[in-house]
Amino acid sequence: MLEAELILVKKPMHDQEVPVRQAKRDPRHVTLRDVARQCGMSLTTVSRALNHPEFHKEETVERILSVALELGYNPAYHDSARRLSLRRHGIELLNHQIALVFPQDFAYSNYFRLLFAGIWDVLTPAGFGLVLLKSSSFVSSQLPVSFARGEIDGVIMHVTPSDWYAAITKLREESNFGPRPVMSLLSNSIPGCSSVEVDARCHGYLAVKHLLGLGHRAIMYQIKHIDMQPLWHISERVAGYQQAMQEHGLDPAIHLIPVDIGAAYWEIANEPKQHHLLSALPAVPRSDDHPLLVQLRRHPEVTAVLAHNDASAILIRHVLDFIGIRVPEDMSIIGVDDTDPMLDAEGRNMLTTVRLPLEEAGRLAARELIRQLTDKDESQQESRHFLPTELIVRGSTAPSRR
Amino acid sequence: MLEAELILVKKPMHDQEVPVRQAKRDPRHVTLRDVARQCGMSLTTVSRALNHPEFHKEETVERILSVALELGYNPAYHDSARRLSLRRHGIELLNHQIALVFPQDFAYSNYFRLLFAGIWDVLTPAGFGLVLLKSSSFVSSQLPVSFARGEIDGVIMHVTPSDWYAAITKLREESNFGPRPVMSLLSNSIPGCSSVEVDARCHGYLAVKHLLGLGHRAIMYQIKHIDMQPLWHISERVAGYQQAMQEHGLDPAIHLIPVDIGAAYWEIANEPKQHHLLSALPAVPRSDDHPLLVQLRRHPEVTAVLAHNDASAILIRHVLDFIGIRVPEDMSIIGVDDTDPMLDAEGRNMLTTVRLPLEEAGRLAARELIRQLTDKDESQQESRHFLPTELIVRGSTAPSRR
DNA sequence: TTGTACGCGTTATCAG
DNA sequence: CTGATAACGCGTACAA
Repeated sequence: MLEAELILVKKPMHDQEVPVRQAKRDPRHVTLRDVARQCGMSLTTVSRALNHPEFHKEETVERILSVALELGYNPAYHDSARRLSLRRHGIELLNHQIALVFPQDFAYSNYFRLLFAGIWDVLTPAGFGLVLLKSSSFVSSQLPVSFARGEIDGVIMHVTPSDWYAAITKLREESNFGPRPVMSLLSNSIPGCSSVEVDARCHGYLAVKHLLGLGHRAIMYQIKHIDMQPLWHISERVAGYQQAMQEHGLDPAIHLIPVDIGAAYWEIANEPKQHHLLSALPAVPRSDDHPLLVQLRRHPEVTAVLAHNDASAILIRHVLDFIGIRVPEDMSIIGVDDTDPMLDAEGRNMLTTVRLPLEEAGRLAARELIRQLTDKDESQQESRHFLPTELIVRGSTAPSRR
Repeated sequence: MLEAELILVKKPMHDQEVPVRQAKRDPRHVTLRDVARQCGMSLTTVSRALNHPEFHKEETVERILSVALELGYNPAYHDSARRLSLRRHGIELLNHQIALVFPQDFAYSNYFRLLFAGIWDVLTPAGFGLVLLKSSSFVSSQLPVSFARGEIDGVIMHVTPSDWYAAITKLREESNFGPRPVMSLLSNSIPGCSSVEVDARCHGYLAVKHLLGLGHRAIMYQIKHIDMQPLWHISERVAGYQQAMQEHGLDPAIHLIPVDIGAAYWEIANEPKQHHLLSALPAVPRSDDHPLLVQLRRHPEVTAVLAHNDASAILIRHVLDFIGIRVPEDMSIIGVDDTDPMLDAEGRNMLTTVRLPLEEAGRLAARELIRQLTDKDESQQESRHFLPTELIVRGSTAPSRR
């Protein structure tokens, strides 16, 4: 109670002094000419002193600078004039504005918020604004006007295999965006674009190797996204599974069992919309004939499941709970991403998973984009970066009973 | 396996045809003059036909429009020229750019992502770009250049009681932002700004009334944020608690017990950074002398706890687990926000909570801002909107045993 | 209904 | 080292 009242009292009381919106904006803005007049110098000199001080006496520059400051000259305000003038000489200024294209309402998924956090982390301190775009509308409808206005300096995008071609074509065809840099972030590698990628083959390899080391011999893996989105890089990942198997002298065709657990088989709990996609998705299998259960009955030798990502892993565990299979005692589960926690009884994350360096990937993409925008020489260079992944062993995997 | 290979094959093979970045941009841009020449008309006519078609014969307008289209005239590209020209007559164009000021790395909290989702939902289809700003740096350091350039049309912000004054002063003092509209979203009501608010008194009232109806008579409530941020509107909320008590003929001074569960008392599990603030915060009380436990020992009559928000509710539940107090059998818990699930054994959300219409609030703020930016007449009008809250009863509250 | 003329504020060029 | 000048492309008074 004390605390509460203290805060109430602290509330500022200067309602009167708050600068309120005025009816009219100050119509008189300081221009370079004003500064020149005040200095008794020519307009040209002032402009040059500000942009290329090396051509002038230090004394002159200082003088001009101080007058400009005193008069409150604000070059940013006259940006349009500068741009117009510069255009004559074929010079385009940076707008410090980046477009971010994400495939879904990113605010609902940990995966994208982490990517975003990394990007933001770099872009914002560097003075770049961010324009967020949904890739679905990006591909299907007109590009936002900002592109036509040439306000977008570059793009960071995360596109599906089916979308990337349409997206890049649209971008390159907008004459006012045309040749500017595009970064593909954890998605396809696109001709003419830079990219930040992870080795999907490695995910699979690491996960299976871990399971084999624990004595597991029959492993099930997920081949459909819960939300029916295409699974990115699934073939690379499967190649990784197979490689690990073969290194152990096992035949992937026998020891790897695919399972489809698409959306059709789930009954999403009837919660307010804001819960549907949050990390702890409340969902239960529709019934006893959920394909996961069917497959498990058909392959009783299976002791481990490779989920496509953490969210899937969590759902799969719910299904197992449903029929009394315990994790990790009866069945091991591995996720991918390290974005969503699978909670144990103490509220701790027990999910063994392949960690993707998402924030770092976002940061790298942003840094690389800024570099291309800034470095005069290298701006034509596309770059490709590969980030390592790491297996995080927690409690959802255990030695096989068999 | 089949699926996987199918997707691989589907990958587009047109690497050759992809429009790649060209070395030089096309230097020749179509101007109004080009259009005029092609039409055999004057520059003025063309300009006016495009901006004020009502002054011209329909025939003329059509002709000009078609020529402009044919030549590929792009007005957006010549934005700076238009702005420069318009400025002479004191006209400022919209930039279709809104700044969003949030108090922390919003990507980590469900609360802010829901607000954001609502805002985005409205702003993006309307063609507005979003610049995201952290309020800490917003208050402490220089405003981003975009403000000085006059590129920001308006601001939506969520500020703490201690920050709002500094924030609004800074904004109003930037002559190039000056009088433009500012929306306060679920934070303070600020003089000269519009706001979207919820009635905090109502939160408290609803929650306590529900508990009293279940027979609870001694109720504990949280007076410090886990992360030591100030608690917004705590006094209003407490007023709500008290009102409900009094309506039941109970003395708040006796039946309401405050408890401080600030950060000092928690040991955040040593997880990779990306987990620290995710919805299911893995945290345990530092020891047996956690203030919550101390207070519970001192007040054995307490049968219910009012958490400040859902995240706190979840933490509090962990503490109770720690000493074997079951929810809701031994103790009822109520959260606020309806943003984070408290999971039961089946993975369903069991948290009774006061639901804040966050997405709706975001949408409303965005819509209102656009209205002010667009409506010529009303642009000087500040607005205040109040949104209703709703008690969502789930499983974390039950009749009192006592 | 249409055309003429001017200036928005800056910058690079070129001549001193 | 400094100054005069000519655009950049547009939109609007004003005159016709």
